[in-house]
Amino acid sequence: MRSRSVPAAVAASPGLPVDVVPIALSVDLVLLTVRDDQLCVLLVRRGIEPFRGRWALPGGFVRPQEDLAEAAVRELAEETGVRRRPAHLEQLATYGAPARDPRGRVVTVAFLALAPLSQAPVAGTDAAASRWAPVAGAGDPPGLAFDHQAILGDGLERARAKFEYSAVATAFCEPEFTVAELRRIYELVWGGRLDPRNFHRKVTGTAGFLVPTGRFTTRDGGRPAELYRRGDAGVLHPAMLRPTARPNP
Amino acid sequence: MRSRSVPAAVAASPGLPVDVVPIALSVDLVLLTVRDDQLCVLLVRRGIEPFRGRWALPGGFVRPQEDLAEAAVRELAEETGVRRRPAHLEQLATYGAPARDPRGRVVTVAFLALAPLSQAPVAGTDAAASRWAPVAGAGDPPGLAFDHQAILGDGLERARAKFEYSAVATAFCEPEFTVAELRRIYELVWGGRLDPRNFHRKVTGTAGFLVPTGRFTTRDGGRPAELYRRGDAGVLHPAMLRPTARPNP
DNA sequence: TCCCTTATCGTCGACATGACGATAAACCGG
DNA sequence: CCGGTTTATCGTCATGTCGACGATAAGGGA
Repeated sequence: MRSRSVPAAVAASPGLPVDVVPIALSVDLVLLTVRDDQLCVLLVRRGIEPFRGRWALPGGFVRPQEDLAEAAVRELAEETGVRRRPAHLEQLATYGAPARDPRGRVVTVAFLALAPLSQAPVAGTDAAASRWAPVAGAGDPPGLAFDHQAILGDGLERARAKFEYSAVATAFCEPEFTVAELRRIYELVWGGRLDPRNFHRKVTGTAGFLVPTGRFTTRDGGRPAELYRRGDAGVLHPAMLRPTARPNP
Repeated sequence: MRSRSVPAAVAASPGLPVDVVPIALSVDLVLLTVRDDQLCVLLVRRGIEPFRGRWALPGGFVRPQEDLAEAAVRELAEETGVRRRPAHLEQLATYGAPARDPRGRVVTVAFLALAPLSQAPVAGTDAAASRWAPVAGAGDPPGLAFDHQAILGDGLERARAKFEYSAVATAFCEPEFTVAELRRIYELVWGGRLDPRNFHRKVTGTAGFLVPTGRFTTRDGGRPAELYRRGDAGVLHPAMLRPTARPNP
């Protein structure tokens, strides 16, 4: 049952059993940012078959001596000109359905990245084009290439869930930001409104979430708001639950 | 920068660019169960180099037409005789450090599985040996093969975290179980004691967590305890936080 | 029967939360 | 200069959950 006459020439490596079938491994990125008061995802237009001309998540094949996260950052730079490491980068999941790529067996490791727009201005070099697409309606009529629509959905759900119990939302913010700006991020990611007073109480009352700078700004109009920086808190105790996630009443 | 003289003979597939370097892809399992009042992980002893004789997580290479979860279940059956699909199976993470396998580039997709002992009795057929190792001190002096110690650690942390906001703990239980048995599971996974009265209030008060059967048992001694089945609740609202996860005081 | 063990129910105070009122401090148009 | 608008921030209050722990129920064993 084990050996199934795979030519030794395609064995992945001399040290491995000859019946090990090599697989192409790629990385794909769900890079999110906030732009024009909308949650946006970075897409690239495919310049080659398959799915030529369709929009897809940025990504590419892993090189022989490259770690996975490293490959993700490199592809991001190559395809979009985004050079700086995103403020937040984490592995999302690995997608390996046998038929997900018509060219052959390609398994992809998806990453979720969050960055403020200023860190990711977008200037593609490799792909035919790249753009920020509002996540509502990303890849609308034809859908994204491959299974990227599903990957995007999983990435969004991961981001929404992580907003509840962690402080990653600050990854979307500039170094200094107001409570209202952070609240707007939450509202865009979760969809819906949050009470400004309760939100303010929560984020300023959670140790390590925000660090006050003592300086103020009026860039949002109205009374001057204090500027904060990210704190060092990774997780929130207790969590901030999204209003929609209330199955009881 | 792109093509780096990789022989076309090793291209992963005819349809892919010739500079795509094929990689060996494996799956590994962190299969947990509760046995003799201990949280245990299934380990197999390696029969071949590298790490011959060392304990490792069960796993193996992905076949050409096989989905990832499918490969995980198959390897579990082949290596340990565990035929039934575990009560809970989820993707954990993918590990791809370039030097994690001395034989060459092998990337592994790790899965986390939970099962009651009755579903996974262990009777190895392929590996030299397999056993249930208490997670406290699994692979003690030499450590596990490859980076499996780190994978096990990540799996345990994932399980601990998931116990807080989901009902997966019932995956360790027989079809019918008492509140005390479920509480013991939590105590073993989290390490530490839980108040029986508060735990009872929490799990019986959370809609969809437990379904009472109306029948009772005295197998734990003392006053008869009601038997329950798993409910259909996937997530818990609000979460049940582990006592140690309290950074405030 | 007394005691021991475990199950289950209740009570109480601390605390987080949602709803929402009130005040503060900038801006703008007149 | 002044009132109106906008946004920020602080408070209040009812509700719900949680941790600590007392009390009672219902078996088994000596």
